[in-house]
Amino acid sequence: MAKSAEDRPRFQPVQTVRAYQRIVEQIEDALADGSLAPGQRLPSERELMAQFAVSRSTVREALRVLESNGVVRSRPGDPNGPEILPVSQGPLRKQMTRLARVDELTLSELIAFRMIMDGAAIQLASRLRTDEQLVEMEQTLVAMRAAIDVDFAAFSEADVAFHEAVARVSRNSLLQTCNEVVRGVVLSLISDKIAHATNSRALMLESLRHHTEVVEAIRTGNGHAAARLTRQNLYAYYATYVPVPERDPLRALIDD
Amino acid sequence: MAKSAEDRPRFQPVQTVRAYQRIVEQIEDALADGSLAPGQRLPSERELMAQFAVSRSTVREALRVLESNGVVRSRPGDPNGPEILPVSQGPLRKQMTRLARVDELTLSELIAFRMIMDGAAIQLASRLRTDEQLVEMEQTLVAMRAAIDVDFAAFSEADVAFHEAVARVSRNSLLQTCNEVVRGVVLSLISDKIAHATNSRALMLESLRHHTEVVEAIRTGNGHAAARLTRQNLYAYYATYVPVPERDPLRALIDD
DNA sequence: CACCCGTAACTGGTCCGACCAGTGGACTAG
DNA sequence: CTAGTCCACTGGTCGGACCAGTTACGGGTG
Repeated sequence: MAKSAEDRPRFQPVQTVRAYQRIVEQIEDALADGSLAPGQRLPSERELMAQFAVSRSTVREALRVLESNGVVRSRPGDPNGPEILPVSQGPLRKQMTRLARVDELTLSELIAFRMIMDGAAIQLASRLRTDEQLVEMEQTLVAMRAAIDVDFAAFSEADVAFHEAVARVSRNSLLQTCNEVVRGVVLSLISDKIAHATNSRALMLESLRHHTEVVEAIRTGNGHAAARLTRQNLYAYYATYVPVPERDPLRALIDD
Repeated sequence: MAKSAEDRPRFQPVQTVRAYQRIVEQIEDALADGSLAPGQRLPSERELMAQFAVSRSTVREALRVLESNGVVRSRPGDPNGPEILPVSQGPLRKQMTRLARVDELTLSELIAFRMIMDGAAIQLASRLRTDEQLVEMEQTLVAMRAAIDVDFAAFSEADVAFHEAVARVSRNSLLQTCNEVVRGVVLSLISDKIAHATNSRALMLESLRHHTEVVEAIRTGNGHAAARLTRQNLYAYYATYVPVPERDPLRALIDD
């Protein structure tokens, strides 16, 4: 029985669907229902244009869309045709980066976001880590210590390695991706300022000390303390670059 | 002075950059540095092909990529040319949905992410809220109560309104956007299951009770308690849909 | 028989020129 | 000053063409 609301037809606004769009849809549908799987190949452009009964330009526009969405990859000269790629977080990261870069975000918002994400990742890690993974994290601390004597870039790299290890332990790739994106954006905004800091060595030592405390908290399984330490660390590290009136939200994340 | 590591040039692996790709980059860069802003128009395809010194096919492929990324929109016949769109969470959501469909993102990860983000938003809100905003939030609770007697869709809508109010108070649009996207993806994954639940009224009442507790914690300014209540609420609401072995990370977020 | 190598078929990247339906602003008639 | 008409121009699609590069095949070599 049709419900009364469906008795009179509700007309949908007509939207012009362009030819290349329908090609994209067909290929994505085939991918969704499994009749097309990563690793398989698409027919060549000239054959697709025959199958879809459109010109090559139209086929190409569809392929460009699919390619920019990380669905396929075309290589010139490959007789096997375009390749269906396994789904990856790459495009998601691209979109997120665009959002973080263009959407008029304050440095304060970005850093608050990092404090939240990193804190949560640490908290998860302190509960889920194996002994083996704890050793891994401790080793990244050793690498950080060594990098201090090289230069700031090396230290920054070692720091990234630490956070990546944590993210891996936290078993949440979404957390990891968001964190990496935001860290990248924040760094691009203030890396020059940090690199030119006269007391960069002191900053690095301080940062290392904080990281060591965090790992200690992870060892004892005190997730809450580890998360708080992480947020405090980030605040201490970045707060100077945030205008004073915008620091309130950041402080709201550390005094609890 | 060049550092020793830079004495011998480090060659980068050469990657063929296709013409349409460089057009995309130029336009995205212009968008990133502000020389191109949403609402503005791009020159017509024929003029772009003159400016970039490429053929129209190449210009079009670039425009298709930008269009599929939600950056521009072309309408046939529009003498003003393609329109620069404001950044939207649509493409981000599309990518996330794609990942969730193939289990690259598990439901457990998504829900953990929601617990983290929502908890943090509540914590921020409890510190930053004005009395006026507190009243707003209390009013959304009234709306939720009323919606219970309508149906689940109405309740879900009222719930969204509550979370949006909280996000506004937390003054972090990145937090807000990420949360909205993930909420949408989660809902699209399990909304059918929830709608068919026999005890949906009980679920809604329980959810309302939890929300009321959270608002109470916000009123008293107890950010930590409010955040914990929020995470517990989400866990209670969603855990049944998460396979048992994947619940560990979720529990790690609530027992502290 | 196994292996190496040159070649030819075919691929994707790009360009050109063309046609069409539709839009929107300018221009004209009232 | 308004309302209606018209046309320049837009994007969507098509067909054909050329090029550089990859790959698989087959023939020559050990």
